[in-house]
Amino acid sequence: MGRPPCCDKIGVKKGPWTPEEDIMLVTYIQEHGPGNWRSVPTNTGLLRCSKSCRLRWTNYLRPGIKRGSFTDQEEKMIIHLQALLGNRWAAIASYLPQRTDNDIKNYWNTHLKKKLKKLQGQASPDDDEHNHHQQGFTTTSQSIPKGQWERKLQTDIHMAKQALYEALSLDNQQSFLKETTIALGDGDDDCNRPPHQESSYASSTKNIARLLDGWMKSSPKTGKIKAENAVRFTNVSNKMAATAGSSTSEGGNAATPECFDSLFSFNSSNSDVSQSMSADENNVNLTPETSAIFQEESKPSLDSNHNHQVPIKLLEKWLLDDASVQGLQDDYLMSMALDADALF
DNA sequence: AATAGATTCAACCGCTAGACA
DNA sequence: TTGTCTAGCGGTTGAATCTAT
Repeated sequence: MGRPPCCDKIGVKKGPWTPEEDIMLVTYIQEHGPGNWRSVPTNTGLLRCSKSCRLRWTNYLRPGIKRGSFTDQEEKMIIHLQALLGNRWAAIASYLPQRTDNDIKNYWNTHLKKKLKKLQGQASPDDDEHNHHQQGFTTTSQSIPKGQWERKLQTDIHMAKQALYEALSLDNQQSFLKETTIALGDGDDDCNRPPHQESSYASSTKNIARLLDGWMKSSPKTGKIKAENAVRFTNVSNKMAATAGSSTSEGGNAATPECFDSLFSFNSSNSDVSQSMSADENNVNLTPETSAIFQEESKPSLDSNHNHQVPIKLLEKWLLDDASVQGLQDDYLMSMALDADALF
């Protein structure tokens, strides 16, 4: 039996998204909000399957996505969370609010595996995860007698806790806070960052801007249409920028990167990303649906009051017992906008 | 400057869980 | 209870880009 793949239909486009498509999708979502992806292709006229639209939105266009280099802290978090949770990238991503699971997965596969390999010596890349688990935490080998299995499991749990604790008790808390502040747009912009942080916050608009930039240059043929779309997109972007905050007021030029920068950029005055996108305070032109997007949809853990609770609860059981005894870094957790109440 | 090999990452595929009729 | 549909997840792929020679 089995359902046919959603993208098997003839005429469904695959491959990289064009700026035009991005604009269509963003425009549609701005007006209608995400969700009901099935209807998106028909309503937008996009020759993409619903799945592709959803992925494009969640992995690339969605507001609040942090792109570029991972910080040391993020790296640590990923390593330890991977050890703790395994390849549950979505779960891991919920602890790194501005990263997508896809990004984390890619980063793990391309950077961290190698790094761990280096650190661990001669293990082959394919064995890295296994080794990582084995070295970091004892594994439940089949050879372990049943009686010992539970003790081993307890050891694993303990070590997992330890690992998380280590990950959380950052040796450089300040730098994390600093980076967090930067990442959240504390009046700084990309230009002022060290090279390795060069794209801390390449917002989705930046991505689109980048695409558009090349796009406008590359094919003059369709310039008129492109320009129209760009203008249309700019209108949308201005709306959304207004929603995002007031720090991006200079964006007035249609189809300029600066303008697009403002689309999803985050207001420096708000330490919480989701706040800056919140419809409550800043909403000017958004539809109710769209307002809801940025509060709820953009990414589960963007909302410190609600969305951290779920992942935190996953760890709650692990940590609850002796976190307080160990003096788990409440401050750090707070700084991550984790809901302390959910923890303790 | 040209080429090959390595790396990166956006996008796709297939599977599963949950909602719903 | 069963079947269908959708959203979401993790694994994989391959084009684009980078780096070394």
